[in-house]
Amino acid sequence: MQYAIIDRPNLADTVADAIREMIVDGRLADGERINEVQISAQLGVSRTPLREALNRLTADGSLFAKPRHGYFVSPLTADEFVQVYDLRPILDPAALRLAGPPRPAQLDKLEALNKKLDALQKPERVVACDDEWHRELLAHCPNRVLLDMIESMIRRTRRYELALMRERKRVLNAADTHRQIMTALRRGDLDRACAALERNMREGREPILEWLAARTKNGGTKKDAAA
Amino acid sequence: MQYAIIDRPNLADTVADAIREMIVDGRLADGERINEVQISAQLGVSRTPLREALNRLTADGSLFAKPRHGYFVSPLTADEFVQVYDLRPILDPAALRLAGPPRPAQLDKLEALNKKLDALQKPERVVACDDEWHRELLAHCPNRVLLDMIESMIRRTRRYELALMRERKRVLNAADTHRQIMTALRRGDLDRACAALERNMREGREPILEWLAARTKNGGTKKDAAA
DNA sequence: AGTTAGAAAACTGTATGCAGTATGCAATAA
DNA sequence: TTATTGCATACTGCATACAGTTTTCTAACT
Repeated sequence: MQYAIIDRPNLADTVADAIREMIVDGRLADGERINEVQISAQLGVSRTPLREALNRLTADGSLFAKPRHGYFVSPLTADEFVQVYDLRPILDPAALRLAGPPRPAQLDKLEALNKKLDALQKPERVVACDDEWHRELLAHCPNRVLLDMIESMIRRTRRYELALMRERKRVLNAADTHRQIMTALRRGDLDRACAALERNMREGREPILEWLAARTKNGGTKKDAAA
Repeated sequence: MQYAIIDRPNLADTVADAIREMIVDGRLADGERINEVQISAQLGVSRTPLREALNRLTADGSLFAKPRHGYFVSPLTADEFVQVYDLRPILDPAALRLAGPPRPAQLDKLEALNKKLDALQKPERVVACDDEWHRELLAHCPNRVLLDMIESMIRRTRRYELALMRERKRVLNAADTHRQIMTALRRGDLDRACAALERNMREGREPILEWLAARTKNGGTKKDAAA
């Protein structure tokens, strides 16, 4: 049997990534309706792979669909954010416990990522690096399903984090808490590591909540998603 | 603005349900490749809505896709089952804690469902009723995202539970553990309720694992899913 | 018999067309 | 001026057609 060396992705995969980009960087605004004809023309593909992509983005919560009305960019709401973000203090420590004691090489990688995190300035880079740090922290957790779940939570909150950091800069200062986690891990003190991890999550949460509260008082979203 | 009174689902939704059925009741076997032309003809729809449905089923793990080769029914593996099932002792108690103290009406409903569960015979009914009981238990959890996650875990393990119960009958005897949970809840003893809930999950796990182990020794799946 | 090359068939990925539904606008009535 | 009805337009849902790829079949060759 011949193995497929490269699994060249389908058009729909590429399109999905493109749309995700458009959402996180604001080219498709919060609450906006997706015009299939327009977007497909803009991307130079037909509606078929576009719709396949929209479908996937709906599955991961980036969009929602109203039958016969179309797809809409999910609005940023404090509700959704809180619910998603509150899960990570449950999921991440669970994954950390399952991962077992950290390997030295892993701790080195974490250290390096954390240094980088401290130095970075651009919001996209900061968020990406922070996410990378957390992925590395949990990399050896044997439960792939749990890791997938965490990954999807990360994707789902990225829009919020980016949106905030574009307005106020450098709010996220996770490097210190990360260091506490690493110290605890080095000592083999899993409980303390988990506690620090939970603190880390909570710290990321508050400034975004404040921003969301201030935001809805002024502008609000483009179109409310009445069910 | 005119509200949509009825949200008549799209064809793809209906098709997705149909395929899910075909998977859980074995008409589409474990590991089998989906022939789009054949299935779409069989269901009397075109490939377009069928593919949309397949896409959704891929998102929830019922199927997986190999680009340019097609969609395949995800095989039943002990690995996947363990990983999914092990998450519920993490997720369900968390949701239960968030739900707050139970309302009397809710306890009545749980009691009724549990009675029904004891009486039922047909595997489909037993599993559905057990799932319903758990949904009711967590119904008042305010974190919808968490509930969605649990729901997807339920869907993902249903195939395993059904497959087992069709061979050996009446292995699942959850009613007693359910009662322990309810008793603890009535007393307001959340810790004990959560402990019992965890036990409940573990009890469901073991017989299926044994069955899976015995199964792979004999038959195995139709086609292995080499990456 | 077993292997390999090539052609044919089958199937997936993508584009396009058409029908039915929603939406916005203009004309009419109050 | 405001509300309402009818119509034109735009868009989504679905079907179908086509192109490129994979799989299967066949047959020659070792």
